[in-house]
Amino acid sequence: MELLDALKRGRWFAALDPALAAALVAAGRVVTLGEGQWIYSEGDEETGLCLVVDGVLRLEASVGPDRDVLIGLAGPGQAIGQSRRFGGGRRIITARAQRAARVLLVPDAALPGIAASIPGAWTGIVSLLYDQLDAAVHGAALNLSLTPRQRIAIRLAQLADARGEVPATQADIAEMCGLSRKAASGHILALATRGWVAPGYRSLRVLDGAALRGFAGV
Amino acid sequence: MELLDALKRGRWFAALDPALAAALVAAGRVVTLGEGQWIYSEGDEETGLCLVVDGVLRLEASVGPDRDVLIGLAGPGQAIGQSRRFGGGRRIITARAQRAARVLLVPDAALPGIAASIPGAWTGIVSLLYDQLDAAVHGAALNLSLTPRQRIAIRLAQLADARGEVPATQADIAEMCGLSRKAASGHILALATRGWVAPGYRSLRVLDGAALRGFAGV
DNA sequence: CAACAAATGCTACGATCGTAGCATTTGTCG
DNA sequence: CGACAAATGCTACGATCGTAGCATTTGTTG
Repeated sequence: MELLDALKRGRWFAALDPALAAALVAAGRVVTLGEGQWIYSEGDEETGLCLVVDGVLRLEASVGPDRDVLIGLAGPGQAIGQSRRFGGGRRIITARAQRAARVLLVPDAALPGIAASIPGAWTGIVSLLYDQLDAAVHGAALNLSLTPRQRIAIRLAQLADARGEVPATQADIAEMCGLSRKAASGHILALATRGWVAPGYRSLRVLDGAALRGFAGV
Repeated sequence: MELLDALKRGRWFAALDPALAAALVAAGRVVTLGEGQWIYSEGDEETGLCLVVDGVLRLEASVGPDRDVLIGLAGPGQAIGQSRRFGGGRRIITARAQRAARVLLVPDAALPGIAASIPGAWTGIVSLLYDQLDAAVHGAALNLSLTPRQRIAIRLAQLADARGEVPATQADIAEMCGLSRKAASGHILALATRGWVAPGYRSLRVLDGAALRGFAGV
């Protein structure tokens, strides 16, 4: 199926037990999102797994009662867990479409049923959470220890897709790195003069991801 | 048991199914750590759940091949998952004793066995991971969006124990907030002049946690 | 009591950031 | 083609940070 191929672009999904992968696809439904649309509309308490089939999602965390911060982007194949069923409390992240996107939503309610029929299903779920925890902790550590320019460099390397395109504006990049748009723009131009990135209007191409990571001292 | 009472100081453990809590205690072993000692000695591949009974642990994330960053502290009752069994790859965080500590270590290998006999065990494990993911994401978002002084304020409020004592030096606090020790020290003194904290040699007492959170805009 | 290590307070300098605002370019929609 | 919105580039200023180093205080150890 075309859906499976799209999802297998993600590391986690590709490494999953095929039976579990099929069960998730069978239990989920594909939703098409317009630009700016939230995954779960307001007041919708439904939560669960979300797998990006196509497009890009903005992942935002709430800071205070009326403020959100962009903390990352999710492209095709990436999975995000949004469950509150076990956690209780506020939603960890909210996701909305950066541009038109299709996602596969698997409600939490389907998970116990899947786990009952497929041994090792919980291991797969836990593995996803570990991946996300690792990414969050490591990203936080990078933000704490790197200089602003290094943060920009490593972020661009992370955000680039297979073709090197970064699906974010400079304002988005600035927000993810905790800088003003002006400061971020300056650093991007500095990286461009070294030939590592090629900025343009509504486009930013990473030419040398290894150099960016090296500059950040990984 | 005295052990159970100590562990129940943590939100996650206290909310756990008593049967699961008992099983975890039965499957784990209590280890006493001297100051500075790693939880798992070098080269030790064993991983699992770690529950702090007494003392304080330093939680560090690796940034690059030979650099670690302090990202948080764990006090009595707090649980941390260190599993690599499902995640594969580098360890998410490394933990060492900030001062003499006792911890309960539950090896990952014991988890499937516990899950087989106690329904809902996986839900408890997943719930812990969600708590940790939430803390990591939210903390990262705070670091991205707050000013340095606000970061210091919210960190102090988070780190304070029941008596208001913050078990960290100013150098530790600076590292957790991504500042130099000098800058962090200045902000702490500024917060002290408002009467919200009382710094001393090797001690820092939070006098008004609500004011600190309010200053940070939560 | 004396020596030592650890933690805190402080100085000067250069570099960088944030705010606030505006001009320019680019793409889109009528 | 023209109007509009979005994104990028840029200016000036004040405020803050980081580096590097040293002095002082505190607690511990001999």
